[in-house]
Amino acid sequence: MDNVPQYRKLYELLRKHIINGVYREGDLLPSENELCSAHEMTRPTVRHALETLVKDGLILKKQGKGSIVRKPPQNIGILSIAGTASAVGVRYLKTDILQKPVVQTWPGDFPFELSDLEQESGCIYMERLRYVENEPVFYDVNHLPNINLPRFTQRSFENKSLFEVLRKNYQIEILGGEQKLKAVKPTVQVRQLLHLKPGQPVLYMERKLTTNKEHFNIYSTIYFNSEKHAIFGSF
Amino acid sequence: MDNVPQYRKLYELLRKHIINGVYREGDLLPSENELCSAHEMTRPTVRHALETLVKDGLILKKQGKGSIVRKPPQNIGILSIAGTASAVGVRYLKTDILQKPVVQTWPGDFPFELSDLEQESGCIYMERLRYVENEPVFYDVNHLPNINLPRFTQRSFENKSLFEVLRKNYQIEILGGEQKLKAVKPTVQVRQLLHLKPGQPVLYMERKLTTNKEHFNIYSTIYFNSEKHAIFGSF
DNA sequence: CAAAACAACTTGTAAATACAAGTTATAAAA
DNA sequence: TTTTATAACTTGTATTTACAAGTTGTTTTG
Repeated sequence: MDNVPQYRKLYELLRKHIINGVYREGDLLPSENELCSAHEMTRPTVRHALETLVKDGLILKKQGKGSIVRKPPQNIGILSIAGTASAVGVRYLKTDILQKPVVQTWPGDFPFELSDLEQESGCIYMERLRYVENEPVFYDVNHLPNINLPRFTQRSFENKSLFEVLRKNYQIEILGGEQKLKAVKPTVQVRQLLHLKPGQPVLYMERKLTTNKEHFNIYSTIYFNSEKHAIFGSF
Repeated sequence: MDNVPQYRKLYELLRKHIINGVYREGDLLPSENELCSAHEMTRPTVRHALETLVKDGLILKKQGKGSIVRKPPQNIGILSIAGTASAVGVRYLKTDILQKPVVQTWPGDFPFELSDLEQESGCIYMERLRYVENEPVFYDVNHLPNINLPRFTQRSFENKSLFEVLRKNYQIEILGGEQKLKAVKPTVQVRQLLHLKPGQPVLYMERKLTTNKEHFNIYSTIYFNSEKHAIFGSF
Protein backbone atom coordinates (compact mmCIF):
# COMPACT_ATOMS: atom_id res chain seq x y z
CA MET A 1 0.00 0.00 0.00
CA ASP A 2 2.92 2.29 0.55
CA ASN A 3 4.07 2.16 -3.03
CA VAL A 4 1.48 4.78 -3.89
CA PRO A 5 3.34 8.08 -4.21
CA GLN A 6 2.54 10.81 -1.74
CA TYR A 7 1.44 13.31 -4.36
CA ARG A 8 -1.00 10.76 -5.63
CA LYS A 9 -2.54 10.23 -2.20
CA LEU A 10 -3.12 13.95 -1.83
CA TYR A 11 -4.52 14.10 -5.35
CA GLU A 12 -7.01 11.30 -4.64
CA LEU A 13 -8.03 12.92 -1.38
CA LEU A 14 -8.64 16.36 -2.84
CA ARG A 15 -10.38 14.87 -5.83
CA LYS A 16 -12.74 12.97 -3.58
CA HIS A 17 -13.41 16.09 -1.54
CA ILE A 18 -14.18 18.14 -4.61
CA ILE A 19 -16.48 15.53 -6.10
CA ASN A 20 -18.23 14.89 -2.79
CA GLY A 21 -18.82 18.58 -2.30
CA VAL A 22 -16.49 19.20 0.64
CA TYR A 23 -15.23 22.02 -1.52
CA ARG A 24 -17.86 23.64 -3.70
CA GLU A 25 -17.61 25.38 -7.01
CA GLY A 26 -15.76 28.66 -6.66
CA ASP A 27 -14.25 27.75 -3.31
CA LEU A 28 -10.56 28.19 -2.73
CA LEU A 29 -8.59 25.11 -1.82
CA PRO A 30 -6.21 25.45 1.15
CA SER A 31 -3.07 27.22 0.04
CA GLU A 32 -0.08 25.19 -1.02
CA ASN A 33 1.77 25.96 2.20
CA GLU A 34 -1.25 24.96 4.27
CA LEU A 35 -1.45 21.66 2.43
CA CYS A 36 2.26 21.18 3.00
CA SER A 37 2.04 21.42 6.76
CA ALA A 38 -1.29 19.61 6.95
CA HIS A 39 0.00 16.57 5.05
CA GLU A 40 3.64 16.85 5.93
CA MET A 41 4.99 17.16 2.43
CA THR A 42 7.08 19.75 0.67
CA ARG A 43 5.69 22.25 -1.76
CA PRO A 44 6.89 20.54 -4.96
CA THR A 45 4.98 17.44 -3.89
CA VAL A 46 1.83 19.41 -3.13
CA ARG A 47 2.18 21.23 -6.43
CA HIS A 48 2.48 17.94 -8.26
CA ALA A 49 -0.85 16.87 -6.79
CA LEU A 50 -2.48 20.19 -7.70
CA GLU A 51 -1.11 20.05 -11.24
CA THR A 52 -2.82 16.71 -11.67
CA LEU A 53 -6.10 18.25 -10.53
CA VAL A 54 -5.62 21.09 -13.01
CA LYS A 55 -5.08 18.55 -15.78
CA ASP A 56 -8.38 16.94 -14.81
CA GLY A 57 -10.11 20.29 -14.97
CA LEU A 58 -11.16 20.01 -11.34
CA ILE A 59 -9.37 23.13 -10.19
CA LEU A 60 -8.05 26.29 -11.73
CA LYS A 61 -4.99 28.00 -10.35
CA LYS A 62 -4.50 31.71 -10.24
CA GLN A 63 -1.27 33.33 -9.26
CA GLY A 64 -1.58 35.41 -6.15
CA LYS A 65 -5.07 34.10 -5.50
CA GLY A 66 -5.18 30.37 -5.00
CA SER A 67 -6.63 27.16 -6.38
CA ILE A 68 -10.24 27.62 -7.40
CA VAL A 69 -12.57 24.63 -7.49
CA ARG A 70 -14.50 24.11 -10.69
CA LYS A 71 -17.77 22.25 -10.90
CA PRO A 72 -17.21 18.48 -10.99
CA PRO A 73 -19.15 17.53 -14.16
CA GLN A 74 -16.56 19.65 -15.92
CA ASN A 75 -16.20 16.76 -18.32
CA ILE A 76 -12.63 15.95 -19.15
CA GLY A 77 -13.01 16.99 -22.76
CA ILE A 78 -14.57 13.64 -23.18
CA LEU A 79 -18.26 13.64 -22.82
CA SER A 80 -21.04 14.19 -20.40
CA ILE A 81 -24.75 14.04 -20.44
CA ALA A 82 -27.16 16.90 -20.17
CA GLY A 83 -30.81 16.42 -19.44
CA THR A 84 -33.05 18.70 -21.44
CA ALA A 85 -35.08 19.43 -18.34
CA SER A 86 -32.74 19.27 -15.36
CA ALA A 87 -29.43 20.20 -16.85
CA VAL A 88 -27.48 20.47 -13.65
CA GLY A 89 -26.34 17.67 -11.42
CA VAL A 90 -27.38 14.85 -13.66
CA ARG A 91 -25.59 11.68 -12.73
CA TYR A 92 -25.82 8.12 -13.78
CA LEU A 93 -28.21 6.81 -11.22
CA LYS A 94 -27.62 3.19 -12.08
CA THR A 95 -25.29 1.09 -14.16
CA ASP A 96 -26.09 -2.43 -15.22
CA ILE A 97 -23.25 -4.65 -16.28
CA LEU A 98 -24.78 -6.59 -19.15
CA GLN A 99 -21.55 -8.42 -19.84
CA LYS A 100 -18.95 -8.74 -17.12
CA PRO A 101 -15.37 -8.26 -18.27
CA VAL A 102 -14.22 -11.38 -20.10
CA VAL A 103 -11.04 -12.16 -21.97
CA GLN A 104 -11.52 -13.03 -25.62
CA THR A 105 -10.04 -12.41 -29.05
CA TRP A 106 -10.70 -9.17 -30.88
CA PRO A 107 -13.81 -9.26 -33.07
CA GLY A 108 -13.19 -9.89 -36.75
CA ASP A 109 -15.16 -6.82 -37.83
CA PHE A 110 -13.64 -4.50 -35.25
CA PRO A 111 -14.10 -0.93 -36.50
CA PHE A 112 -10.74 0.33 -35.21
CA GLU A 113 -7.19 -0.34 -36.27
CA LEU A 114 -5.07 -2.16 -33.71
CA SER A 115 -1.35 -2.27 -33.09
CA ASP A 116 0.41 -5.64 -33.24
CA LEU A 117 0.81 -5.75 -29.48
CA GLU A 118 -2.86 -5.01 -28.94
CA GLN A 119 -3.83 -7.59 -31.55
CA GLU A 120 -1.84 -10.44 -30.05
CA SER A 121 -2.68 -9.60 -26.45
CA GLY A 122 -6.32 -10.34 -26.96
CA CYS A 123 -8.95 -8.12 -25.45
CA ILE A 124 -11.15 -7.65 -22.46
CA TYR A 125 -14.75 -7.15 -23.40
CA MET A 126 -17.62 -5.71 -21.42
CA GLU A 127 -21.05 -4.22 -21.96
CA ARG A 128 -22.89 -1.75 -19.81
CA LEU A 129 -26.29 -0.16 -19.73
CA ARG A 130 -26.60 3.11 -17.87
CA TYR A 131 -29.71 4.75 -16.55
CA VAL A 132 -30.76 8.29 -15.80
CA GLU A 133 -33.88 8.64 -13.68
CA ASN A 134 -34.48 4.93 -14.10
CA GLU A 135 -34.62 5.19 -17.87
CA PRO A 136 -31.92 3.45 -19.90
CA VAL A 137 -30.09 6.05 -21.97
CA PHE A 138 -26.63 4.69 -22.58
CA TYR A 139 -25.58 1.33 -23.97
CA ASP A 140 -21.86 0.91 -24.41
CA VAL A 141 -19.69 -1.91 -25.69
CA ASN A 142 -16.09 -1.66 -24.55
CA HIS A 143 -12.92 -3.35 -25.68
CA LEU A 144 -9.56 -2.91 -24.04
CA PRO A 145 -6.32 -4.76 -24.69
CA ASN A 146 -5.48 -7.48 -22.17
CA ILE A 147 -2.14 -5.95 -21.27
CA ASN A 148 -0.97 -6.10 -17.67
CA LEU A 149 -4.33 -5.96 -15.93
CA PRO A 150 -4.08 -8.50 -13.09
CA ARG A 151 -7.40 -9.61 -11.59
CA PHE A 152 -9.28 -7.19 -13.85
CA THR A 153 -12.00 -9.62 -14.75
CA GLN A 154 -12.66 -10.30 -11.08
CA ARG A 155 -13.27 -6.69 -10.19
CA SER A 156 -16.64 -5.20 -9.45
CA PHE A 157 -17.77 -2.34 -11.66
CA GLU A 158 -21.22 -1.97 -10.19
CA ASN A 159 -20.87 1.47 -8.73
CA LYS A 160 -17.52 2.50 -10.07
CA SER A 161 -16.75 3.96 -13.42
CA LEU A 162 -14.48 1.97 -15.67
CA PHE A 163 -12.10 4.91 -15.78
CA GLU A 164 -12.04 5.10 -12.01
CA VAL A 165 -10.96 1.48 -11.69
CA LEU A 166 -8.28 1.94 -14.30
CA ARG A 167 -7.01 5.07 -12.66
CA LYS A 168 -6.97 3.88 -9.07
CA ASN A 169 -5.91 0.29 -9.50
CA TYR A 170 -3.73 0.40 -12.56
CA GLN A 171 -2.57 4.03 -12.74
CA ILE A 172 -3.98 4.36 -16.23
CA GLU A 173 -4.98 7.88 -17.19
CA ILE A 174 -6.95 8.98 -20.22
CA LEU A 175 -4.91 11.46 -22.22
CA GLY A 176 -7.20 12.07 -25.15
CA GLY A 177 -8.99 10.38 -27.95
CA GLU A 178 -10.98 10.60 -31.08
CA GLN A 179 -14.57 9.90 -31.86
CA LYS A 180 -16.96 9.48 -34.72
CA LEU A 181 -20.61 10.39 -34.45
CA LYS A 182 -23.65 9.42 -36.42
CA ALA A 183 -27.41 9.40 -36.13
CA VAL A 184 -28.67 5.94 -36.99
CA LYS A 185 -31.75 3.77 -36.93
CA PRO A 186 -31.34 1.37 -34.00
CA THR A 187 -31.12 -2.37 -34.37
CA VAL A 188 -33.80 -4.42 -32.68
CA GLN A 189 -31.43 -5.25 -29.83
CA VAL A 190 -30.54 -1.62 -29.21
CA ARG A 191 -34.15 -0.51 -29.47
CA GLN A 192 -35.16 -3.00 -26.81
CA LEU A 193 -32.25 -2.22 -24.49
CA LEU A 194 -32.85 1.50 -24.58
CA HIS A 195 -36.66 1.24 -24.55
CA LEU A 196 -36.81 3.31 -27.70
CA LYS A 197 -40.11 4.37 -29.15
CA PRO A 198 -40.80 3.19 -32.72
CA GLY A 199 -39.05 5.47 -35.18
CA GLN A 200 -36.87 7.10 -32.53
CA PRO A 201 -33.31 7.35 -33.87
CA VAL A 202 -30.24 6.74 -31.77
CA LEU A 203 -26.94 8.58 -31.45
CA TYR A 204 -24.11 6.26 -32.41
CA MET A 205 -20.52 6.85 -31.35
CA GLU A 206 -17.26 5.11 -31.98
CA ARG A 207 -14.48 6.28 -29.75
CA LYS A 208 -10.86 5.47 -29.19
CA LEU A 209 -9.32 6.77 -25.99
CA THR A 210 -5.57 6.93 -25.65
CA THR A 211 -3.88 6.56 -22.29
CA ASN A 212 -0.54 7.13 -20.60
CA LYS A 213 0.36 3.48 -21.24
CA GLU A 214 1.65 2.87 -24.71
CA HIS A 215 -0.46 0.52 -26.83
CA PHE A 216 -3.20 0.71 -24.27
CA ASN A 217 -6.23 2.25 -25.92
CA ILE A 218 -9.83 1.91 -24.88
CA TYR A 219 -12.33 1.31 -27.66
CA SER A 220 -15.98 1.99 -27.14
CA THR A 221 -19.05 1.72 -29.27
CA ILE A 222 -21.86 3.69 -27.74
CA TYR A 223 -25.57 3.93 -28.41
CA PHE A 224 -27.33 6.85 -26.81
CA ASN A 225 -31.03 7.51 -26.47
CA SER A 226 -31.27 11.21 -27.16
CA GLU A 227 -35.00 11.56 -26.83
CA LYS A 228 -34.93 13.18 -23.41
CA HIS A 229 -31.22 13.88 -22.99
CA ALA A 230 -28.36 15.12 -25.09
CA ILE A 231 -24.67 14.51 -25.30
CA PHE A 232 -22.90 17.56 -24.01
CA GLY A 233 -19.30 18.51 -24.59
CA SER A 234 -17.14 21.55 -24.14
CA PHE A 235 -13.80 22.39 -25.69
CA MET B 1 11.99 38.98 -24.21
CA ASP B 2 13.63 37.48 -21.17
CA ASN B 3 10.47 37.23 -19.14
CA VAL B 4 9.60 33.99 -20.91
CA PRO B 5 10.35 31.16 -18.50
CA GLN B 6 13.10 28.75 -19.45
CA TYR B 7 10.86 25.70 -19.37
CA ARG B 8 8.55 27.40 -21.82
CA LYS B 9 11.37 28.17 -24.24
CA LEU B 10 12.39 24.53 -24.25
CA TYR B 11 8.75 23.53 -24.65
CA GLU B 12 8.27 25.81 -27.64
CA LEU B 13 11.47 24.56 -29.21
CA LEU B 14 10.68 20.89 -28.85
CA ARG B 15 7.10 21.48 -29.93
CA LYS B 16 8.29 23.18 -33.09
CA HIS B 17 10.72 20.36 -33.77
CA ILE B 18 8.06 17.71 -33.34
CA ILE B 19 5.55 19.51 -35.55
CA ASN B 20 8.15 20.27 -38.20
CA GLY B 21 9.29 16.66 -38.26
CA VAL B 22 12.76 17.04 -36.76
CA TYR B 23 11.60 14.24 -34.50
CA ARG B 24 9.26 11.76 -36.13
CA GLU B 25 6.51 9.68 -34.68
CA GLY B 26 7.97 6.93 -32.51
CA ASP B 27 11.34 8.65 -32.12
CA LEU B 28 12.83 9.10 -28.72
CA LEU B 29 13.52 12.63 -27.58
CA PRO B 30 16.96 13.29 -26.07
CA SER B 31 17.01 12.11 -22.48
CA GLU B 32 16.26 14.54 -19.70
CA ASN B 33 19.90 14.72 -18.67
CA GLU B 34 20.97 15.35 -22.24
CA LEU B 35 18.46 18.18 -22.51
CA CYS B 36 19.75 19.54 -19.21
CA SER B 37 23.30 19.87 -20.38
CA ALA B 38 22.34 20.93 -23.90
CA HIS B 39 20.20 23.83 -22.70
CA GLU B 40 21.90 24.47 -19.40
CA MET B 41 18.95 23.89 -17.13
CA THR B 42 18.27 21.57 -14.25
CA ARG B 43 16.20 18.43 -14.51
CA PRO B 44 13.03 19.78 -12.85
CA THR B 45 12.98 22.56 -15.42
CA VAL B 46 13.43 20.14 -18.29
CA ARG B 47 10.77 17.90 -16.81
CA HIS B 48 8.39 20.84 -16.60
CA ALA B 49 8.80 21.40 -20.31
CA LEU B 50 8.28 17.73 -21.06
CA GLU B 51 5.16 17.57 -18.87
CA THR B 52 3.68 20.37 -20.93
CA LEU B 53 4.35 18.38 -24.09
CA VAL B 54 2.68 15.34 -22.51
CA LYS B 55 -0.34 17.49 -21.69
CA ASP B 56 -0.50 18.52 -25.34
CA GLY B 57 -0.38 14.89 -26.38
CA LEU B 58 2.79 15.48 -28.37
CA ILE B 59 4.96 13.03 -26.44
CA LEU B 60 4.49 10.03 -24.22
CA LYS B 61 6.90 9.27 -21.41
CA LYS B 62 7.94 5.81 -20.37
CA GLN B 63 9.95 5.08 -17.28
CA GLY B 64 13.27 3.50 -18.06
CA LYS B 65 12.82 4.15 -21.75
CA GLY B 66 12.44 7.79 -22.61
CA SER B 67 10.10 10.32 -24.17
CA ILE B 68 8.38 8.96 -27.23
CA VAL B 69 7.11 11.33 -29.92
CA ARG B 70 3.49 10.93 -30.94
CA LYS B 71 1.92 12.18 -34.11
CA PRO B 72 0.59 15.70 -33.67
CA PRO B 73 -3.14 15.80 -33.01
CA GLN B 74 -4.87 17.07 -36.10
CA ASN B 75 -7.68 19.21 -34.81
CA ILE B 76 -8.09 20.61 -31.36
CA GLY B 77 -11.62 19.84 -30.49
CA ILE B 78 -13.89 21.76 -32.74
CA LEU B 79 -15.24 19.48 -35.36
CA SER B 80 -14.41 17.98 -38.64
CA ILE B 81 -16.05 15.69 -41.08
CA ALA B 82 -14.95 12.20 -41.98
CA GLY B 83 -16.26 10.46 -45.01
CA THR B 84 -16.86 6.79 -44.50
CA ALA B 85 -15.30 6.08 -47.86
CA SER B 86 -12.59 8.67 -48.42
CA ALA B 87 -11.65 9.60 -44.90
CA VAL B 88 -8.72 11.84 -45.68
CA GLY B 89 -8.81 15.26 -47.22
CA VAL B 90 -12.54 15.66 -47.35
CA ARG B 91 -13.46 19.26 -47.95
CA TYR B 92 -16.66 21.10 -48.43
CA LEU B 93 -16.84 21.23 -52.16
CA LYS B 94 -19.61 23.75 -52.24
CA THR B 95 -21.44 26.08 -49.90
CA ASP B 96 -24.82 27.56 -50.67
CA ILE B 97 -25.94 30.61 -48.76
CA LEU B 98 -29.62 29.94 -48.23
CA GLN B 99 -30.08 33.11 -46.23
CA LYS B 100 -27.66 35.99 -46.59
CA PRO B 101 -26.71 37.70 -43.35
CA VAL B 102 -29.54 39.92 -42.19
CA VAL B 103 -30.06 41.96 -39.06
CA GLN B 104 -33.08 41.00 -37.01
CA THR B 105 -34.21 40.43 -33.45
CA TRP B 106 -33.36 37.22 -31.62
CA PRO B 107 -35.96 34.49 -32.11
CA GLY B 108 -38.42 34.07 -29.26
CA ASP B 109 -37.69 30.36 -28.90
CA PHE B 110 -33.92 30.72 -29.07
CA PRO B 111 -32.40 27.63 -27.45
CA PHE B 112 -29.46 29.46 -25.84
CA GLU B 113 -29.27 31.89 -22.98
CA LEU B 114 -28.16 35.36 -23.95
CA SER B 115 -26.47 38.11 -22.00
CA ASP B 116 -28.22 41.47 -21.75
CA LEU B 117 -25.79 43.08 -24.16
CA GLU B 118 -26.33 40.35 -26.72
CA GLN B 119 -30.08 40.53 -26.23
CA GLU B 120 -30.41 44.27 -26.84
CA SER B 121 -27.92 44.36 -29.72
CA GLY B 122 -30.09 42.23 -31.91
CA CYS B 123 -28.61 39.51 -34.05
CA ILE B 124 -27.27 38.71 -37.45
CA TYR B 125 -28.84 35.67 -38.98
CA MET B 126 -27.70 33.44 -41.82
CA GLU B 127 -28.32 29.97 -43.17
CA ARG B 128 -25.98 27.78 -45.17
CA LEU B 129 -26.13 24.45 -46.92
CA ARG B 130 -22.86 22.65 -47.46
CA TYR B 131 -22.08 19.87 -49.86
CA VAL B 132 -19.59 17.04 -50.01
CA GLU B 133 -19.20 15.39 -53.39
CA ASN B 134 -22.24 17.32 -54.60
CA GLU B 135 -24.46 15.85 -51.91
CA PRO B 136 -25.89 18.16 -49.24
CA VAL B 137 -24.71 17.02 -45.81
CA PHE B 138 -24.66 20.06 -43.64
CA TYR B 139 -27.42 22.57 -42.97
CA ASP B 140 -26.59 25.22 -40.45
CA VAL B 141 -28.48 28.13 -38.96
CA ASN B 142 -26.25 30.76 -37.42
CA HIS B 143 -26.93 33.64 -35.06
CA LEU B 144 -24.37 36.14 -33.94
CA PRO B 145 -24.84 39.32 -31.93
CA ASN B 146 -24.85 42.51 -33.96
CA ILE B 147 -21.98 44.05 -32.01
CA ASN B 148 -19.43 46.13 -33.86
CA LEU B 149 -19.55 44.37 -37.21
CA PRO B 150 -19.48 47.15 -39.82
CA ARG B 151 -20.55 46.15 -43.33
CA PHE B 152 -20.97 42.54 -42.23
CA THR B 153 -24.25 42.02 -44.05
CA GLN B 154 -22.70 43.24 -47.28
CA ARG B 155 -19.86 40.75 -47.29
CA SER B 156 -19.64 37.73 -49.53
CA PHE B 157 -19.44 34.36 -47.85
CA GLU B 158 -19.55 32.29 -51.00
CA ASN B 159 -16.16 30.69 -50.81
CA LYS B 160 -15.00 31.77 -47.40
CA SER B 161 -15.77 30.22 -44.08
CA LEU B 162 -17.68 32.33 -41.62
CA PHE B 163 -14.82 31.96 -39.16
CA GLU B 164 -12.34 33.14 -41.74
CA VAL B 165 -14.25 36.35 -42.36
CA LEU B 166 -14.57 37.01 -38.64
CA ARG B 167 -10.89 36.37 -38.06
CA LYS B 168 -9.49 38.31 -40.99
CA ASN B 169 -11.86 41.26 -41.07
CA TYR B 170 -12.88 41.67 -37.45
CA GLN B 171 -10.04 40.03 -35.50
CA ILE B 172 -12.45 37.67 -33.83
CA GLU B 173 -10.94 34.34 -32.79
CA ILE B 174 -12.75 31.27 -31.56
CA LEU B 175 -11.51 30.35 -28.10
CA GLY B 176 -13.73 27.39 -27.28
CA GLY B 177 -17.29 26.42 -26.92
CA GLU B 178 -19.84 23.89 -25.95
CA GLN B 179 -22.17 21.73 -27.89
CA LYS B 180 -25.18 19.53 -27.44
CA LEU B 181 -25.82 16.56 -29.68
CA LYS B 182 -28.88 14.55 -30.46
CA ALA B 183 -30.17 12.10 -33.02
CA VAL B 184 -33.53 13.28 -34.25
CA LYS B 185 -36.15 12.66 -36.89
CA PRO B 186 -35.82 15.45 -39.43
CA THR B 187 -38.54 17.95 -40.17
CA VAL B 188 -39.91 18.03 -43.69
CA GLN B 189 -37.82 21.10 -44.46
CA VAL B 190 -34.59 19.49 -43.26
CA ARG B 191 -35.35 16.22 -45.04
CA GLN B 192 -35.81 18.05 -48.31
CA LEU B 193 -32.74 20.24 -47.91
CA LEU B 194 -30.45 17.33 -47.09
CA HIS B 195 -32.06 14.94 -49.59
CA LEU B 196 -32.65 12.45 -46.80
CA LYS B 197 -34.09 9.05 -47.53
CA PRO B 198 -37.36 8.23 -45.76
CA GLY B 199 -36.68 7.11 -42.20
CA GLN B 200 -33.08 8.36 -42.24
CA PRO B 201 -32.38 10.17 -38.96
CA VAL B 202 -30.32 13.31 -38.72
CA LEU B 203 -27.60 14.42 -36.34
CA TYR B 204 -28.70 17.58 -34.58
CA MET B 205 -26.24 19.94 -32.91
CA GLU B 206 -26.58 23.08 -30.90
CA ARG B 207 -23.32 24.88 -30.38
CA LYS B 208 -22.19 28.01 -28.69
CA LEU B 209 -18.73 29.21 -29.62
CA THR B 210 -16.99 31.70 -27.38
CA THR B 211 -14.58 34.24 -28.81
CA ASN B 212 -11.89 36.63 -27.73
CA LYS B 213 -14.48 39.46 -27.68
CA GLU B 214 -16.52 39.46 -24.54
CA HIS B 215 -20.25 38.97 -25.06
CA PHE B 216 -19.58 37.91 -28.63
CA ASN B 217 -20.68 34.32 -28.97
CA ILE B 218 -21.61 32.49 -32.11
CA TYR B 219 -24.68 30.30 -31.92
CA SER B 220 -25.27 27.57 -34.44
CA THR B 221 -27.94 25.01 -34.96
CA ILE B 222 -26.72 22.29 -37.25
CA TYR B 223 -28.39 19.43 -39.05
CA PHE B 224 -26.05 16.79 -40.38
CA ASN B 225 -26.80 13.95 -42.77
CA SER B 226 -24.79 11.08 -41.29
CA GLU B 227 -25.78 8.45 -43.79
CA LYS B 228 -22.51 8.50 -45.71
CA HIS B 229 -20.36 10.65 -43.45
CA ALA B 230 -19.69 11.05 -39.78
CA ILE B 231 -18.78 13.89 -37.49
CA PHE B 232 -15.23 13.40 -36.38
CA GLY B 233 -13.50 14.99 -33.44
CA SER B 234 -10.38 14.50 -31.37
CA PHE B 235 -9.53 15.81 -27.96
C1' DC C 1 25.07 -22.20 -25.50
C1' DA C 2 21.71 -20.40 -22.30
C1' DA C 3 20.43 -18.27 -18.18
C1' DA C 4 21.47 -15.26 -14.52
C1' DA C 5 23.77 -11.26 -12.74
C1' DC C 6 25.32 -6.86 -13.40
C1' DA C 7 26.14 -2.17 -15.09
C1' DA C 8 24.59 1.71 -17.31
C1' DC C 9 21.30 3.88 -18.89
C1' DT C 10 16.32 5.85 -18.61
C1' DT C 11 12.26 8.32 -16.02
C1' DG C 12 9.76 8.74 -11.23
C1' DT C 13 9.48 10.64 -6.63
C1' DA C 14 10.87 13.69 -3.07
C1' DA C 15 13.40 16.72 -0.08
C1' DA C 16 15.07 21.65 1.21
C1' DT C 17 15.61 26.22 -0.40
C1' DA C 18 15.31 30.71 -2.76
C1' DC C 19 13.41 34.40 -5.06
C1' DA C 20 9.88 36.44 -8.53
C1' DA C 21 5.33 37.97 -9.38
C1' DG C 22 0.40 38.57 -8.79
C1' DT C 23 -3.51 39.63 -5.31
C1' DT C 24 -5.67 41.62 -1.42
C1' DA C 25 -6.49 43.90 2.73
C1' DT C 26 -4.73 47.22 5.77
C1' DA C 27 -2.39 51.32 7.14
C1' DA C 28 -0.45 55.67 6.02
C1' DA C 29 -0.55 59.89 3.41
C1' DA C 30 -2.74 63.28 0.49
C1' DT D 1 -12.59 60.89 2.12
C1' DT D 2 -9.83 59.23 -1.42
C1' DT D 3 -5.55 57.74 -2.96
C1' DT D 4 -1.23 55.59 -2.31
C1' DA D 5 1.98 52.70 -0.16
C1' DT D 6 2.94 48.63 2.26
C1' DA D 7 2.78 44.18 4.27
C1' DA D 8 1.19 39.68 4.08
C1' DC D 9 -0.52 36.61 1.74
C1' DT D 10 -0.94 33.66 -2.71
C1' DT D 11 1.15 30.86 -6.85
C1' DG D 12 5.24 30.72 -10.42
C1' DT D 13 9.93 29.58 -11.50
C1' DA D 14 14.29 27.53 -10.59
C1' DT D 15 18.38 25.21 -8.34
C1' DT D 16 20.48 21.28 -6.09
C1' DT D 17 20.56 16.86 -4.33
C1' DA D 18 19.24 12.07 -3.50
C1' DC D 19 17.40 7.77 -4.16
C1' DA D 20 13.76 4.51 -6.31
C1' DA D 21 12.31 1.96 -10.20
C1' DG D 22 11.91 0.40 -14.99
C1' DT D 23 14.66 -0.88 -19.40
C1' DT D 24 18.40 -2.58 -22.04
C1' DG D 25 22.64 -4.41 -23.35
C1' DT D 26 26.79 -6.71 -21.61
C1' DT D 27 29.24 -9.75 -18.86
C1' DT D 28 29.63 -13.52 -16.04
C1' DT D 29 28.31 -17.99 -14.60
C1' DG D 30 26.19 -22.49 -14.93
